Amino acid sequence: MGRSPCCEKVGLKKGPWTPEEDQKLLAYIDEHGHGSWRALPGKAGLQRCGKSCRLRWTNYLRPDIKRGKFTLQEEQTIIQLHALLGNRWSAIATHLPKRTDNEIKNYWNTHLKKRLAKMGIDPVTHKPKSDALGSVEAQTKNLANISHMAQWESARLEAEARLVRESKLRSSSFQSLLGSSASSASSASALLKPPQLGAPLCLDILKAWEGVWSKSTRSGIAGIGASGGPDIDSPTSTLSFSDNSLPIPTVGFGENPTATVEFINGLALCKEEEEWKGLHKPTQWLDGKSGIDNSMEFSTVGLHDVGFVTDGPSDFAEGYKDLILENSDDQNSSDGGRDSDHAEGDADEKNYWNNILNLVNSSPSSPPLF
DNA sequence: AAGTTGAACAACCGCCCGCCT
DNA sequence: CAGGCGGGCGGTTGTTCAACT
Repeated sequence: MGRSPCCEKVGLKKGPWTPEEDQKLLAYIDEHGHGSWRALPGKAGLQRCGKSCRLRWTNYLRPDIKRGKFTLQEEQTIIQLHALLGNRWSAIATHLPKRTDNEIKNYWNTHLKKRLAKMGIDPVTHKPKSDALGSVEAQTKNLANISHMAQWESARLEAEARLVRESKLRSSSFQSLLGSSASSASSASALLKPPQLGAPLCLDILKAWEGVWSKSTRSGIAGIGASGGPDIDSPTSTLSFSDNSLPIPTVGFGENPTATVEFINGLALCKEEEEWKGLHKPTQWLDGKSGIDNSMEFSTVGLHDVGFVTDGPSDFAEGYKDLILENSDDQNSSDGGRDSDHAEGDADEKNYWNNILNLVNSSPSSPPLF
């Protein structure tokens, strides 16, 4: 249908924001909430389009943004999630509290992507560039398994992201509502802070997963239903890779009601079944200590059902690690005479990747191969 | 010191989707 | 149901600055 531009482009300022503009935007939002972004620039006295204001706010000025260097843990999370989700930065961002999708995207493009490439790993597929998986049969099997895994993870993370988005939406509309009637700036500014969704709302899925994994490996995967958590049929047991209509599993969110996940032509669609009522409580989806969410076990069991981790979780990741290290060795040897600084750098890099791959190792989700 | 190159980051652009009328 | 609007998302470009020649 072709839409009109979000604002009249003529006469509007572009480019870097000045401190004065930031101040105006901050002051306005602090007092009134953002309300309609399109109307905001006029009301706030800014010669910018609403979209620009929104981006400036969400990517830079928002009070709940953490800036500065990414920690090792954050990097690990990004790499793992990117392997699962691809370039879905907003979904990835939901797992990195206080980081914006834009920041993560930039960090990926300028740092992580290059580093992976340097290590001989395709940053798009997370596959070693010289595919060392071996036989066609093995590759086909892995592809099928991974594709299934991807669907599961995609669905789960999508559902999480959706809930986070929704909670943000609710908080902001609540703000707007109050912004119009609030008499004091302080009360409005208190409302500006998003509801404390627990630390963080969607919790660290990777840690949780790790917890589930170690627990299930300790007690024996086959005994999950019998010994530990609820006995759930694995959705994957009925999985057919030639069929697009996959079983409809349920994704639980702690105290929250469930979201239904449908797979349609390989895309995961999530439907909430009930309103989310736990917005103001610290809510955890998965907690390695207090309980294991069913969907987690779904995933874990599912992976075994399709034979992905039948030989234990470490085999593939070991191979992956070896491959990377080998690759790195190759680079060393092919480089000829490299000085000791480089050697030290390589050692650091190996440690770095060991860290990441060890983490990968402990998670059934990890083989990042699609 | 001046020019060049490349890394890092901020911001923009175009497309898409959901909601509303 | 179609069209318009607000907003989100991912890709890309622009800007700045430090390192290098």
